[in-house]
Amino acid sequence: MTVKDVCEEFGITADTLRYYERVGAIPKVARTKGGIREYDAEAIGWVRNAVCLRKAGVSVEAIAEYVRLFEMGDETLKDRLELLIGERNGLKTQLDELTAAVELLDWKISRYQEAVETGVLSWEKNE
Amino acid sequence: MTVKDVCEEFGITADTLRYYERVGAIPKVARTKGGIREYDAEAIGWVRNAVCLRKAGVSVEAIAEYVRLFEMGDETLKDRLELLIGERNGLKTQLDELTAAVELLDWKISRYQEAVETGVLSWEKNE
DNA sequence: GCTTGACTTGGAGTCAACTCCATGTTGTAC
DNA sequence: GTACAACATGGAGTTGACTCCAAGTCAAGC
Repeated sequence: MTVKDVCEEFGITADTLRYYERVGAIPKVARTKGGIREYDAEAIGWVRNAVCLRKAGVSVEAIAEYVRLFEMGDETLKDRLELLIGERNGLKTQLDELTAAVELLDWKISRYQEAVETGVLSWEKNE
Repeated sequence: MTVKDVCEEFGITADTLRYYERVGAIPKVARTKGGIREYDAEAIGWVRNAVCLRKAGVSVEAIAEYVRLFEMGDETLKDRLELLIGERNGLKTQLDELTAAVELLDWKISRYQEAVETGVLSWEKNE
């Protein structure tokens, strides 16, 4: 697969894809003789990994650190495990905060729907 | 309540608190004669709102827009409702992406725990 | 073999959201 | 009444994550 194919598949730009490679969030991608990137299944797996984690807010730096450890081989298994646990815990916290915000918005929305439909404001202040 | 109290309460810096006010993510805060900010219950409600939404990733700009509409009065009820619904939908999407990432990490973590405990790598590639 | 669109690199630019700084003021404790 | 921490302002600086650009190379169609 080419850069364009991968970008379309994951909904990112070519610049972003190359940026991920440049900073190590995905390993160096194999090239054709002419120097054109050629993504095989494994490379695409790495892109999927990076895109999935980035969408959840994991930093490019943390993703790159995982890739770096991965490439160092089996002696970094424990380090990788710790890294993953740390990131997972961060995401769990983020999930709680996100859920709280959705609840806040849902509550406000229900009040506003009332207000818009009935013309009556059934609450005070800004809550 | 003073700047310091509010910061401690919400775990943000004084600079951030003043920044939120400056860009309108919270309304202008009342001052003492000497010009010192004094947060009453309502002001604190606005800070809570801003902090909660920011933690979930809602942009400062969107929060400020809500505040702006709020201060324009009842004629903006519908606009505010639409704004809230848009933001809520964005957060729901974000929640899905976050959940997917947590699942990915949980799966990897379970594999790594196996590998670290047994010394056996029970999977191929980078998955 | 020429056009054309997609690709290459290195480096600079942009944007949101802080974060820091200089310089001065306020107000509580002694 | 003086020391000192916390406050004020305006503006500059930083950070992370892209995003754009210039100048050139590659390759599929005609």
